[in-house]
Amino acid sequence: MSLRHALLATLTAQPMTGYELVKYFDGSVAYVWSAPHSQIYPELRRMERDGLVTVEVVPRGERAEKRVYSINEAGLAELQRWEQAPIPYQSDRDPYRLKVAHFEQSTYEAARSQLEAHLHHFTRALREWEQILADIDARRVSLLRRRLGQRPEEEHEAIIAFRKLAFRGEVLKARAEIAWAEEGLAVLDELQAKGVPLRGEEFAKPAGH
Amino acid sequence: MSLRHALLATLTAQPMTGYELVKYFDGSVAYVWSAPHSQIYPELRRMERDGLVTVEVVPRGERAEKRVYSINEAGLAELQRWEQAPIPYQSDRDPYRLKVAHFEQSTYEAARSQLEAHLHHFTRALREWEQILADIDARRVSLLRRRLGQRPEEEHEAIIAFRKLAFRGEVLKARAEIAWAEEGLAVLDELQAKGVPLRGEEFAKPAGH
DNA sequence: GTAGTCATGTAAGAGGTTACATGATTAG
DNA sequence: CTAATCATGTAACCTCTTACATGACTAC
Repeated sequence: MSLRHALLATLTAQPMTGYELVKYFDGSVAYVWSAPHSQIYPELRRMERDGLVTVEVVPRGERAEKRVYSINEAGLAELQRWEQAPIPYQSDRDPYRLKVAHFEQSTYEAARSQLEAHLHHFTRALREWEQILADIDARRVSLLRRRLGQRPEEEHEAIIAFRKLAFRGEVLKARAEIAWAEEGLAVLDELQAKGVPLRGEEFAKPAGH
Repeated sequence: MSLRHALLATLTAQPMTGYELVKYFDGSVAYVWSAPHSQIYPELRRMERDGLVTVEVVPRGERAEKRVYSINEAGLAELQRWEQAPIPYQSDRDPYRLKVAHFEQSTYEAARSQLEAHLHHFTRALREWEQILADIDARRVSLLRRRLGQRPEEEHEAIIAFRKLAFRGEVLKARAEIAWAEEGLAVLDELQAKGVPLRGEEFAKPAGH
């Protein structure tokens, strides 16, 4: 139930509409958690039903309305309960590892292409996470500024430190994935230089001789 | 549809029953992919229906039977097609990052406890992955030996190299997570030494003053 | 007027978790 | 005889993805 807690945590900064929350969770640079609007709107309704958020229906123009959600005491208690409960570890599935483990069924070209995409993805991600770290340091993140404005000065250092720590984790992970992809490309180069055949090459050229 | 391809890839080593596949995918040390038997049995039936595997029903004792699955040509073609198709990247959700990002809602004790669990989990995982790497090098993995026995000598080097590369990725990832958890624990120590308050402390002791 | 943004939903389906359920075989 | 292992399923539920759907407001 992490989506619920991601929403609650975001609402501690300020009351927001579903639409505003969607923008935070839907963006290409999703902040720590991502979700499409088809997940967010129903979840907000369920949170309302469960008494974790309070809704204010605000008119917008002549005919339209919007629903502004605020976290309430029960919601804050639930967020803190979740924060203090241990999250159990279970094996996660990584389709990239699975694919690489059986690259002998692929071709050098396709294998290289996948690893290059991996490299590209995490290189880009690394730049983004590092930019976010810099933005946090410079207090350029508007939601963070609003959150700080709500809390006493003495808590600010912790809020900043934990937000940075989370992105720092993504930075370390991105660097590990980059190093891995580079190792993988080196492995491919070496095998190909030795002339080691891959089984996928046959399939790749069904019209070949 | 990675489960399907994980099953197909495993079956390239040798024909197996659902039960044997369950053991490979259900173990605490799941090899690159994991799945419970409730997922594996129905998927094998679907793969049979789709003509990717061939089944031999073998009697077992007097009354019982078992179903031995073999990958066939269509299955191998599908595996190779999947291997050569790019897997798109999408943002993944990490509940540990989310939790850490909002540690100010927790307590020093609970926060430390989560990071220690993180450290413990990935330290253990690291040992396991390194053990597997050593086992592969020493050809102590029975399924791998059988797989090699099926393929010409010239392909062996690639099969070994890719299997190791996959686990090497897990090793690098585990090291990154360990480094992150250690950084996190250091952050907690520093904040606590400075007396920075966390908001969860109030909630943690509702009977307190 | 019209394009872009604001705003909020529903529905089908895939994939995964947990629990329920059953029964034969084998080793002690 | 009894416990462990072999063997194979189903069902309910949750999460997430993708697609379908609608309409008001605002700036040009």
